[in-house]
Amino acid sequence: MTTRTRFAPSPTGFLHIGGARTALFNYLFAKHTNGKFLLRIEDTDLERSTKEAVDAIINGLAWLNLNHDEEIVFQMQRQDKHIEAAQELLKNGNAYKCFCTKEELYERRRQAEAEGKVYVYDGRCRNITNYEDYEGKPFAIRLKVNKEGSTVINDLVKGTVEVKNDTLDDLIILRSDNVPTYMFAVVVDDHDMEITHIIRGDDHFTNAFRQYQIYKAFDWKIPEFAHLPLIHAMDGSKLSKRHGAISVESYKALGFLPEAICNYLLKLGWSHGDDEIIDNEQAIAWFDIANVNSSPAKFDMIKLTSINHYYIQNTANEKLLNLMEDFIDKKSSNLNPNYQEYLLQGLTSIKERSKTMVELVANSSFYLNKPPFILNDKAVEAINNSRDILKEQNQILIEITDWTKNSIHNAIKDYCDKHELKLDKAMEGLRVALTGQTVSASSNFDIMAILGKEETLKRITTVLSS
RNA sequence: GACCCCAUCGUCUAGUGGUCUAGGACGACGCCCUUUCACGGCGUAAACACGAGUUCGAACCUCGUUGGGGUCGCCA
Repeated sequence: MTTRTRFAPSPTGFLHIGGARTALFNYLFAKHTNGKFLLRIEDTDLERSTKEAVDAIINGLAWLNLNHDEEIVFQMQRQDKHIEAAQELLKNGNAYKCFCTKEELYERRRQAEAEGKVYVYDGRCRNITNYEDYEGKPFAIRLKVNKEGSTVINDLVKGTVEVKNDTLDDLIILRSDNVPTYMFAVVVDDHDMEITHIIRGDDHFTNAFRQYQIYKAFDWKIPEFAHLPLIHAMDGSKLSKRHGAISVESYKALGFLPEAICNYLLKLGWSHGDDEIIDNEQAIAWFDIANVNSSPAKFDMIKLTSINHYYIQNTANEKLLNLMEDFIDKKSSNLNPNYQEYLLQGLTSIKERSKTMVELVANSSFYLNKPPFILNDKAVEAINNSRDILKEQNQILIEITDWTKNSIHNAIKDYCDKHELKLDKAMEGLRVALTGQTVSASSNFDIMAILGKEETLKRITTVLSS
């Protein structure tokens, strides 16, 4: 039997980092077992579901390279199936019509709360026999849960867990407007989609017991369950907007690479010995639910950043340049027309010290922009301190015919020796002339070689005339 | 509150009864490299929540305590 997993988000917001990890694990497990990874959009919450959210989820998954197999299933398009299934349970006696209104239920719950109790539906509509009295009244359909005994779930990550059936209530499976509830649609759809492994967040764990009851009511085969521990914020609380970036999209904007995010997310709750860097291919080969940790983990941006740094350093310049284009302001009048040519070479050293794409772009500013650069106070001071040196260096550079990193280096070194100048002193002004900054992300000899003689001299004279 | 889950350095984790005076990574700190900032290299500090029990032996098994988390909707 081929395995089939699914990622089933509700389109009520962006794809968040927790969802991304759930999708990742589903994807990895499916690929590892040579199975299929499906996507289902759970849009039965008519009020909160939006088209934008659907797009955000699809785009987010595509960006992360978690490509699904088969057609996307939209839950609302399967409404007829759900209604049919609910009717079936009504017929076989495992469900019943409930005429309690939303308002009545709300009131009862509120009252119970006021008394410090928790309201669970008391099953009062279970035993209605005089249906003619309710003719024409709207009703929801509830599952008739067997209160005897207990339900045992053998979760692939949590192990065997037993819950007494009397703690389960008669949940609604079909609302009075004929829209299925999440709890019901999930089971019907997972069954129809022939899902073999349900891998999802731990927040759904208690649902598993109720869904188990639905499977039983149909006498359907129960799939395997694997509930992933939740991701918490650094303060231990649930990851939420107040902790800053949470959507996959925001991580993209922050300059993280999808490979780095997947690698980090994979390591958060799953491990393969001491291995830290695990690419997609390796992850597929190694992934195993048995190695999923059962304890929740905290989301650590610093560690993500460090992994991102690794991936940036190990990405080819051509590809990096391509990715950078999204972060570059193409309309800027300062954009240097030669920036691509410079970057193809210059990125080699810049990427070593850039942990995010945003940093990479910032550190590349002197390749991206044309002089004159805007100088800060320190830079102005450095120029003023070394005007004379800069003039002399300009002369020396003019005379270099063989414009390479080494020849430039040698020429400057000779100059230093002759004037008994320390190299750092000699480079102070030059660095500002070349980059506009007092610290630069690359060796200045490298920069001059990449910029070429003409551009180098132009930058020196530009700063000299300021 | 009820039900359920979880517990190794600050963080992610290795560890499945002896190989653990507990290993790796990130972060921190120090040193080296270096024209600065970085990168890189080397090194240091840093943990089995607590209490019982089982056992010749417990980070690993059991129970309890404490702490954290999840769920209790005609939301998903």
